[in-house]
Amino acid sequence: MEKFESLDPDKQKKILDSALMEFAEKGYGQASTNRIVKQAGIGKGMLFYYFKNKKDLYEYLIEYSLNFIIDSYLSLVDKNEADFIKRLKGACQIKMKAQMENEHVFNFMGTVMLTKDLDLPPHLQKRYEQLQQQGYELLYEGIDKTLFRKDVDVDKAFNLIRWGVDGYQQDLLQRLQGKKMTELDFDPYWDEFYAYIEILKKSFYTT
Amino acid sequence: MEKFESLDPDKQKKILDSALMEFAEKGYGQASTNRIVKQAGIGKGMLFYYFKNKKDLYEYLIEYSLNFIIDSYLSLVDKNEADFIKRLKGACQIKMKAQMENEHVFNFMGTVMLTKDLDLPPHLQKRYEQLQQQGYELLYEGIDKTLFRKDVDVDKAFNLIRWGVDGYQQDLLQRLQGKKMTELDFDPYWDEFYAYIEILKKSFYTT
DNA sequence: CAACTTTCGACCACATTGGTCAATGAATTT
DNA sequence: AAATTCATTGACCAATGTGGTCGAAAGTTG
Repeated sequence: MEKFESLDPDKQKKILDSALMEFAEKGYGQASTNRIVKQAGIGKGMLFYYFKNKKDLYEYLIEYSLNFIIDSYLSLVDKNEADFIKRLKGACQIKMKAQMENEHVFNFMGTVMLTKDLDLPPHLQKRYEQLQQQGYELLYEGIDKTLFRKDVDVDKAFNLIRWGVDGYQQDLLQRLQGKKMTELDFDPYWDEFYAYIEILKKSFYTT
Repeated sequence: MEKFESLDPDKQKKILDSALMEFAEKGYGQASTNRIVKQAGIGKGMLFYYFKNKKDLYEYLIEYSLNFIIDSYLSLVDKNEADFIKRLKGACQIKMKAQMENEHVFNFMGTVMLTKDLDLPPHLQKRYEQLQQQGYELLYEGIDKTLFRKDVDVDKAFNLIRWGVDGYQQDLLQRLQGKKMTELDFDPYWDEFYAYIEILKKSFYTT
């Protein structure tokens, strides 16, 4: 492991990316170390020189991803912002920035969360639950409910706003499929996004 | 193929379900005929007695699913209903009924649509595009746009409503994970759903 | 009985799996 | 320069799994 971490960062990144992608799209069981090394452009031996086996690599990736997501996303969201929509908006910006910096981590964590085809060692399990906890707080802690219209159930409005934001993200991802994230001007998409945000405000907040 | 279709319907269903599930969660390439026959409770030989090979089976499933989805869902939606929300509500009811009748078809078609790891023979390709076309019309054809608030972009409102409905469905599916679809009272969930619908109406329609 | 249809699972050649290791080249130390 | 350590490779391994076949048994029909 120290072996791996004292490696040329570019090579590290290439290996991490390759492994993250493989595990993300095949899950732990069906992921192939052969494909990982091929994609990473290293010999088979090196992978098992850096990590003692497949599971070790997988757990390293989880720890790495947890750290990244918490440090570059969750912990940066302003939880003193009591306006739900504003907080969500801020969170999206931060998340997007993090995603540009490290494209595959979120995909990987996504499939880890919903396939869980391997039980984690306790210390990772703990950090993983921490992440879920932080994700929950991000959405529900310290929100000013008086901003919402009086004539709709606040929790339902919550969800509709959430689903709206998620839906847009999902839709955008689909439309941008294949495009290179770099060399791409996001401004028009941000504008579009803000337009949706305004509609949500207009629809679910008191006027 | 005629062999398969002149089979005891219960056995047919068991084989279809098994295959639909396997392909749905592994995709064409990673799906295993061994697992399919085991899950279906038949000998290996039978699968290749009914279908000449894996691809043949896969294409049969696609045709079967296309037929089912069109006949028991898309073609039943009332496209004369000009009220977007009402139409969507009706569509959900019909879809749910269809889904109860044939749990795995929609999952299967879902992964087929977004993985497309095999190109279809022309006649299936054509029917497949037909399906997409009908899905599109279901949402966008003959909608009365005057029902929407004047101060929001109609297309964006469209999408937000769609994402809301999809979001609820997704959320419900998660909450009901593991529960047996049969022996389950859906009424409270329908009520909840209608409550969301009412909120959407209140938020995006003219008052 | 014979003729025919279903059904099975052992079996095939082949591909892929996670993981090893002897060999080799590159640095570094002596 | 020699010796030692480190980094790197890919051929190789046993094990497992692949799609697909086939001979034989079991059922069915006449």
